[in-house]
Amino acid sequence: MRIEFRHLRTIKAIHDTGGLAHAAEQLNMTQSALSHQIKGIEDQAGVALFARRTKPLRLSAAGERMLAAAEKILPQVVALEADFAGLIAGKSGRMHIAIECHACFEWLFPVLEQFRKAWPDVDVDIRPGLAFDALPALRREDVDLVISSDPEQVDGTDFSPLFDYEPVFVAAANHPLARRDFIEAADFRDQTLITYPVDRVRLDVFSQLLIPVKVEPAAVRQVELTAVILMLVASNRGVAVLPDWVVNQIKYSADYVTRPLTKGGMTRRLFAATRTEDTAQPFVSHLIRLARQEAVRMGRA
Amino acid sequence: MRIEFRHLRTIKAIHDTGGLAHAAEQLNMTQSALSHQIKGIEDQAGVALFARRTKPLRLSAAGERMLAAAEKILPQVVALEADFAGLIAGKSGRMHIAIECHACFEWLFPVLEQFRKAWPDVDVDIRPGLAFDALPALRREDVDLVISSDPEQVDGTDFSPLFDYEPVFVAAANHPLARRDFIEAADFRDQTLITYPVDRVRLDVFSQLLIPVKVEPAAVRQVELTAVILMLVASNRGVAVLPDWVVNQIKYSADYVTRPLTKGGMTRRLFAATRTEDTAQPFVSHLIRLARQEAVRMGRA
DNA sequence: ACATGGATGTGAAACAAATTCATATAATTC
DNA sequence: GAATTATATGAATTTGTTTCACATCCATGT
Repeated sequence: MRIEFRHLRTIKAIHDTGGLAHAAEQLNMTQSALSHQIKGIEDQAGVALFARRTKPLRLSAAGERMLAAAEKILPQVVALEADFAGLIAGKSGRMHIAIECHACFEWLFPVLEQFRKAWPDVDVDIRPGLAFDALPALRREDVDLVISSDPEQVDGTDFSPLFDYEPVFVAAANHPLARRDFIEAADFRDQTLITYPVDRVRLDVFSQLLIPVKVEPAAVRQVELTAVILMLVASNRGVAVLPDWVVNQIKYSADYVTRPLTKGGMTRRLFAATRTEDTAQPFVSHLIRLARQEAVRMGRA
Repeated sequence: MRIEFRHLRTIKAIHDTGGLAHAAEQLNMTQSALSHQIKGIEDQAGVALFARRTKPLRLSAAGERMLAAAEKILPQVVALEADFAGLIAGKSGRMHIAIECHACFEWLFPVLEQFRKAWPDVDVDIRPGLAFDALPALRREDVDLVISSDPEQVDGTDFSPLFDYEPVFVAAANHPLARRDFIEAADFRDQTLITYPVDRVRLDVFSQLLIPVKVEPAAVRQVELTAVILMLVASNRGVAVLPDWVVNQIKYSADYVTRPLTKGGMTRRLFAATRTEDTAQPFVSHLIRLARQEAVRMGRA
């Protein structure tokens, strides 16, 4: 007979009520059951849990230690059960997010800050390194929400539109292309393009502009941080294509200008992909709402 | 079906081994048993512990929380079981001490300091407030050792001699009685006697000297601290009777002198009372040995 | 000492629950 | 899509807990 929660509860009840009979009542059992139970643990552990010399059963040294353990452990089980109850009630849960769009860190952080305040019992996290197969990860329940701009008709996956954005060309103010009204794919042919260090198909410039017409920039340089990309652009070490809201947000310098891509400009839409079963969860829809609000705050519809 | 340790172990094993079948092997059970077990908790808790979409079973949000709980709780049970093992092996235990002799604090503290270093897993404590029925408390396992100078023939209780001491009369150097070679009971009749605040029968002066011949001091003043008693005596506010080693130990002032009680002096012996079943325990006998050593250090046999 | 009442212990039976066996079903891999 | 690997399920079995009925023990009052 191994130690079980039942035994911890028994020890605690006997100690609290000061006797087998009372403890039995509290636990809705017969006194006999408790007696058997105690005997069981004592036999198994090989130690006396109680001083039998006196009539109202009293804890022995070993019993005291077991009681101490009980008082530590039992609340943790209660907490776990409360956790489950919260999960069912939709008050707690998990919100692990994968972002395909690298720049999205910029607006996601403030959104998550708000979200955590509203849903303290939800376990929030951003899972990097899944950029290329984020949707399968969503299906596998590796993550619970994917930020993506490429909605796919996948069964059981919902794509909720968040906001539209415009990938814009960014160059130094004194760059030759800065004089153009708009930029075309061919213009990249003799430029150094600075991008995030992710797969090309995940970058709007390539997937939407350059790959379709098979244009290759003179050079591609990969840089992690948005602020660094803008600094490099401002000092004329290359050009970049970034979502308009990134450039609007981060005004480190006035030394660069933005231009539309193609004559009419390019428009892309960002989506939150979730499992259909989860989309209705209150905290999931709340996060999506917060993201849309953040878009408004950034000056985007 | 309530949550049991078994379930925590199962969750952990499935997570660790990455599948029911492997987990089953590790737990010496069939895969079927685990499947039933999981179903049981999921039904009971009302949450899915695993994402069933994939084949090697993967934890869901609820499962992750349960795993976290398991990793917190299981080690505590292991610790409890180790504790029991220690109790059996005699490496751990409890050593709650009652002292009938009030002054014994003085030498007991350093002994306990040493003891704790030698037996870090033994729960050491001094239980005050039991001075008058310490031996029953020992029987009841309220305490595990009693320091006493009145051995009684009690069944199941061992009295191990620690050391002999001499209760000596203490008075200010300029006190009239300081000129005597020894002090008798009658000498107390017109003195203010300063004692510890305990029952008279626990004080050697009364039990051994004054009560037998029915002598009552002019006044009795009760003082808690030995140092304060000696200060009061030195400033001639009364006389006291203290164990010789107390006076030898605490040399706050040379303004008082000690004299034997009765012509030949009085000799008393201090004992450690323990339950017979415990006396052989290694840490019990060690504590007794340490106490005897301390007596030697104090200049007593 | 002896009866009395309160409290715990114990064996056998009843009951409840977990595990196994055999087999079905589902996902994954080649 | 066949083979393989992984999980699910129902019925039977085994294991473990609880109850019932009664024994025992201890403290107390007489």
